[in-house]
Amino acid sequence: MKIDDAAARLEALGNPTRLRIFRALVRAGDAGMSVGKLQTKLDVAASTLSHHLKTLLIVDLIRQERQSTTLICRANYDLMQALVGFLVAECCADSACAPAHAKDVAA
Amino acid sequence: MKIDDAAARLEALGNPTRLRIFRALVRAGDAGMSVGKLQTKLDVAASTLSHHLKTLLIVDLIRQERQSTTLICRANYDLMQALVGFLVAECCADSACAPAHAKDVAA
DNA sequence: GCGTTATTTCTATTAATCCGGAAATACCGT
DNA sequence: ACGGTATTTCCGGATTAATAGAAATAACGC
Repeated sequence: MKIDDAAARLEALGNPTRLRIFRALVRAGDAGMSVGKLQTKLDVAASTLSHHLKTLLIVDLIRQERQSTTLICRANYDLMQALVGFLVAECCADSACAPAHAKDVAA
Repeated sequence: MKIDDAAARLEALGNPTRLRIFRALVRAGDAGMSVGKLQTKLDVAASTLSHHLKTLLIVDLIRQERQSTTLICRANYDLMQALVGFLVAECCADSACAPAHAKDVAA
């Protein structure tokens, strides 16, 4: 992952509302969650929610799939893991940050 | 870590310049890097750099220590790991995201 | 105390973000 | 085609972020 892409994704996750959206989707697992349910759950205006979803979509942190009238949103786990991996890799690239740290993440 | 704190930290890392600053510090390891060297390395105006350092300081992602006239900056590895852990923990809290993913991070 | 180097605060400008109401669009069942 | 539900786009306003030049502060050696 290029550093500017990583920054864009971190920025996308760096808004409290968007992080809540993303967390909700992550917790929803493979079933995902509809836009409408997200709106109810997070109590945010529909247009605002739509804006946030778009920015998450642009950086590919979430995906959407239509099921008739409703749109199901899902977190892109693999990309999230790649993003985490980017940070961890940078961490241990050159120096001191003990390998033990990386192991803790897995635990 | 509270979700709003996580969001604030992700936002801090979500600016390209700040992410470069942070990466440089991470790679510098325990030796850290002076503000002046960061400025040379990243080619950014001193005042701009200072602002970015302040926002990283506020969320505690970096620390500073004076060595006579120069300020040495260091990345806060533990907090970065905690932030990564926050994302990973949310990921595998309720559902499908396979445990194998978390293991990949350590590899 | 003075000069020098290192770094921050002040100040201003420009640009981007966040938000939400209202209108528009998408999709489906009938 | 129509009606209804779901979601997005359009628009505007308020807020906040990014950048950097210039002035101020900090810390030291002399």
